[in-house]
Amino acid sequence: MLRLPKLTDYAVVILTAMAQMPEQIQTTNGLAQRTSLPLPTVAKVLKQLTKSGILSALRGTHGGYRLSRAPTAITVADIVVALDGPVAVTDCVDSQQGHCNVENRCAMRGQWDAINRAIKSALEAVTLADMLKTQQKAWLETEQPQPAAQATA
Amino acid sequence: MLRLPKLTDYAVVILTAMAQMPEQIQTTNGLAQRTSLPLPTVAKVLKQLTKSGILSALRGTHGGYRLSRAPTAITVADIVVALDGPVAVTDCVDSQQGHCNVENRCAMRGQWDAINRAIKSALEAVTLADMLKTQQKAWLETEQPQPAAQATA
DNA sequence: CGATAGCGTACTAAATCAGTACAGAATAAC
DNA sequence: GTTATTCTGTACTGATTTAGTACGCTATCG
Repeated sequence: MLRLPKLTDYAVVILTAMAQMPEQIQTTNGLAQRTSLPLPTVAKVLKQLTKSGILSALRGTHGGYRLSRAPTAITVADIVVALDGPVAVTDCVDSQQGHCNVENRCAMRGQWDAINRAIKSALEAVTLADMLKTQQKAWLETEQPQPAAQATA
Repeated sequence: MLRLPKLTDYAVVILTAMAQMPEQIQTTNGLAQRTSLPLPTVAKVLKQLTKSGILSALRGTHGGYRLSRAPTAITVADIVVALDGPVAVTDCVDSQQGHCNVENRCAMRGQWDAINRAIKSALEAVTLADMLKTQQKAWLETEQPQPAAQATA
């Protein structure tokens, strides 16, 4: 439950791939290949991330995308907000009707807000750089059974 | 984003209503009226909550539902799990395909798990009793401008 | 000016979720 | 023991959301 939209997950995957070479300009096509994700989907995600300022786009012959900030300065919360908008578990159910028609439902907003804030904090605590580190560590452990440069296991 | 299914929200509303008289046996019908929610929907939610052990059901002429535990022992996490299953923001996208076909996607599970745990903690921190208290306080402030018995405001 | 690569919008299809219906089983009253 | 009441379970339908696709436009480089 509490499922994150798939596109958001894709965004994390794509950005992690980009973070492997943060300075490099990378094309939609190249990223689609490296992540094994369908090209149009990757394009959609990249556009969205650009609109939110996480990526910078360069058009023209040798154009492509690049991270706008360092991987340490991009949090999972940033990515989630970019794709799905602000973090809010409930919208007081029928916010379009002025105020809730259920006697004391709105009254519980206080507690929900606290929950929302806690979730947001959790998402803000993890950066792209963290994701990358975890990923590389897992890769080392899987592909190279003998740990050489890993003291802090 | 990160929207909770509507039924889960309903469940919280219904349980809060029940917590106002925790000992009382309450019928589906009565609860539907008190919450202004459609009867079949309320019935569905109550069934689900019973299956998860949050409520006890009594059949027959004077039957109905009752909280199985004290409101202080029922957390929002319990309710969410009852309605939507275990808290998991991602399911590693295509878990049905053995392991991810995207090179190093699974490698990020560590970070996602940390995020999941943080969210779960946030949900576990709030009990039905907390919800009820917040609601009653809000009600007092709205309906009765002059605070009489509120020292800890 | 032509090729490449991103931009924006709109549309279609699929999956999920909410809501409804209905037949069955248990309990209590008469 | 029959009847009324209230929960149980499953299956279906409709609506909403989300994912995916298509296509025409704009910008940059050679």
